[in-house]
Amino acid sequence: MNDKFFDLKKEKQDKMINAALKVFSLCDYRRASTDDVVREAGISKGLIFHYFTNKAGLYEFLYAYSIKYLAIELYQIVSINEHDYFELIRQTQQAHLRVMRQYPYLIAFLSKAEEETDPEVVPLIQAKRTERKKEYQKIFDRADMDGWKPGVDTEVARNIIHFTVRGIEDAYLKSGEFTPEELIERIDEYMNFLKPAMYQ
Amino acid sequence: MNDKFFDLKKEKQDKMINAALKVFSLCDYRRASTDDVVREAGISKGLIFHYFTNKAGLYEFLYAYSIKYLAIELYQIVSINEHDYFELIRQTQQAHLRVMRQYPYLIAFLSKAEEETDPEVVPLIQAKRTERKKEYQKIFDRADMDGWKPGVDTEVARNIIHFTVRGIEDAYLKSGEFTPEELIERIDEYMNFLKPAMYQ
Amino acid sequence: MNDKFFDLKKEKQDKMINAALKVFSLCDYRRASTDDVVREAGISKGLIFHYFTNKAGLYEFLYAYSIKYLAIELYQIVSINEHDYFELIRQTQQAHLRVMRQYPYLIAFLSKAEEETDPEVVPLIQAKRTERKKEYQKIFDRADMDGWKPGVDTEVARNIIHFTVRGIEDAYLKSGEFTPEELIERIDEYMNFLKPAMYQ
Amino acid sequence: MNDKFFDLKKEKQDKMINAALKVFSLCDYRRASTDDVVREAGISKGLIFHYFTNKAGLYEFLYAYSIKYLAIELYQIVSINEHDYFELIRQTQQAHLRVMRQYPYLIAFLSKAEEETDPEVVPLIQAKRTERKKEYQKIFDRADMDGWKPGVDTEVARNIIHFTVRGIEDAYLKSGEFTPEELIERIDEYMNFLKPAMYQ
DNA sequence: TATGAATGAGCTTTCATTCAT
DNA sequence: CATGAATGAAAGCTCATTCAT
Repeated sequence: MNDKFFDLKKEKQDKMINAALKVFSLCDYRRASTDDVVREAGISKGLIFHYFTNKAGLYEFLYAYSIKYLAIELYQIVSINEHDYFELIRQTQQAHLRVMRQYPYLIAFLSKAEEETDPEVVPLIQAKRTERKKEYQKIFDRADMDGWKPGVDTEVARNIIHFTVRGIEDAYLKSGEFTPEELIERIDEYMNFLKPAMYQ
Repeated sequence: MNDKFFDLKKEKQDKMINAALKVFSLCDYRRASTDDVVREAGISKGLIFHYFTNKAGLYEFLYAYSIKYLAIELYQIVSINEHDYFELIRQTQQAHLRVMRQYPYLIAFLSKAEEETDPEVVPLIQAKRTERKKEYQKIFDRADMDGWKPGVDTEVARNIIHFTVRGIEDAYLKSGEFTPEELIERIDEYMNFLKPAMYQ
Repeated sequence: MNDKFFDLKKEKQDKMINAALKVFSLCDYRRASTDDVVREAGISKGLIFHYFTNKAGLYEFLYAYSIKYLAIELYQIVSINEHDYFELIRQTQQAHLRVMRQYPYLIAFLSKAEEETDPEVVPLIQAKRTERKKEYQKIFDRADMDGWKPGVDTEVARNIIHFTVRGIEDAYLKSGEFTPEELIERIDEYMNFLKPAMYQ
Repeated sequence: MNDKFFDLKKEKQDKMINAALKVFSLCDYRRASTDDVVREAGISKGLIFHYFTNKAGLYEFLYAYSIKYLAIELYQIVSINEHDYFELIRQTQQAHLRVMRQYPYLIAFLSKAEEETDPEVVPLIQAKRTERKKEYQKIFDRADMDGWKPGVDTEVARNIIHFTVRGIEDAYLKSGEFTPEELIERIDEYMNFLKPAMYQ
């Protein structure tokens, strides 16, 4: 990408970023059209190629920008001293909520990007995908299992929690029927169901 | 579609079906190319249009065929007298396993098709999608909650179970690193974890 | 073409000829589809290629057959001793009428073929087109101008007559609203209008 | 269509219009290929679709443009005070002549378009076809029959005149052997032949 | 820097033609 | 002979990308 993008007014940068996040979160990479991005952002066709070389470059930039932005929020919101697993889930969701307030489509975009299989872009985001996963692992590695039932298979337990969170998020992203705040509330409800299965 | 397709040798029918299932399960509708289907099936370009009119027609046929085939297996494997929720999950997975032996990509295709949003095909499969959902509901409606902890929120519990099954399946479909049999085993393991949370 | 075509039962020959005449008289060469011919004739796809090599071959045969058939009728109906121009026109139309009774689309086909510009078939029928024109010239060369106004430009007069006949025929072929008999009557009416302009 | 077409330099617009008129006047709608138009106009494949959406859109535009352009010339050349039938014919032909100087294939295109039966485009031009016919009727309705022989069947007389004009035009459009000026002259000659048949 | 007209490779679809049965 | 399933070249159309202004 062309670093001069960052010399643009923050406002214009965000207009382009939000437009692209929206388009790429609603359609997969291939179907998303640069025309749509351009129309949504209210800029000219050439500009996107001026700053991002090509569609794949735009996608790559968006992915990198998104996980970086999310990482910052996670860093600020998720307490370094929190060791309770469910509380970490909660704080993670709070971070998502804040991200969505600035970039409404960022979380949806990342979720869609995880599924992306297009050989044109997978290589461009693969490394960052791993990085992102590690970021989350780092957070949840802080968790101790104090107070958990002995003999609970931690791996299995964690996966169930994450599958559940993802399931709820997916339903949210697809339906668009409820607000980010309701999403958080819903996740809470499910976590409260799962807690007794883990805790003594 | 052209019903003469069914006059072809079963072998050739399946070669075409398997090729199309594979291509459509790896790529979404728009990105999936008829060239790929044709190459994978080892047939000529025109043939697919001869039998299925157009790409959307092929997709529509595949979806209808898939849920019908799956329904037959479900009907045969899932016992009408089974009322235990986890056992029903188990039998459902057994049916999936059998389907995958004949059509390795069928389950993955259906999973992908659930996410499909392309306006060219959504109308063609929407009705069947609903039908399919009902089919599953009918199965799990048989379940009684005998022996479940009183006060368990059934809706939440069921969703957690399904999110977990889906999470495992997704990981399976994406990685391709393990066999259908291992998938079943894995699901069993997770279900065994969840059972104590539901049962008294 | 394959001369064995003529070994077929006359009935089957005519079924194929009539089907092809119909299709080629309704659509121009390129747009006319062999599938339509085959469906209309109730024969199999391969047969048409067996007897006529390809679509152009079928067209070439049809044209040659049509002008030959028409020539025979002209020869029988148009009197060798008739020297009155308008009477020759009349007899020519009578011949057309008889042709249409056996092959309803033959005249329309020839009319359409005159307009055909497709480089794939024009070379195949060009010679016969000229031949056909000569055939008509031969008929009208018999006409003497006895009784015509002196000083009438014969060339111009003849052309006006022919443009008029063609104009009426075209309207007939396009509308399909009146019968071949009415066509003849209509032409008579116009010829009666023109006669005083030519005759003393 | 995309109205930005009209923002192009007049020269380029006309290059595209003339190319398309030529291709569509030589071949009917179906057989005319966008590749030919593009080659003839010296532009790229995509451009034609950028401005006219699709082949049918190009055809529709061409027809509308052609009759509008012709109507303007007719309005300017054909005198509102002229009531002599043959003089109106003459002036109409003068208008055609002027049109052909700017767009050599426009008259031929309209002539071909009158015959077009392709269901893909007929609905797009039908209304304009009727409009065009009315335009001509309006012109010839001005004609009085002053000085015509009493008892002349006006309908028949007019049709003969028009069949003759059309016959000469057709020959002109097909042969390409003579100039528009010669066409006018030829029509004059034929009209002079017909006048005595109508006038006292 | 910003624009948007222009490009052309790539994909879907059609249909004359072939060929195994 | 007759069939019709199978072929593949050709045509319409899309859209990422370029480039003159």
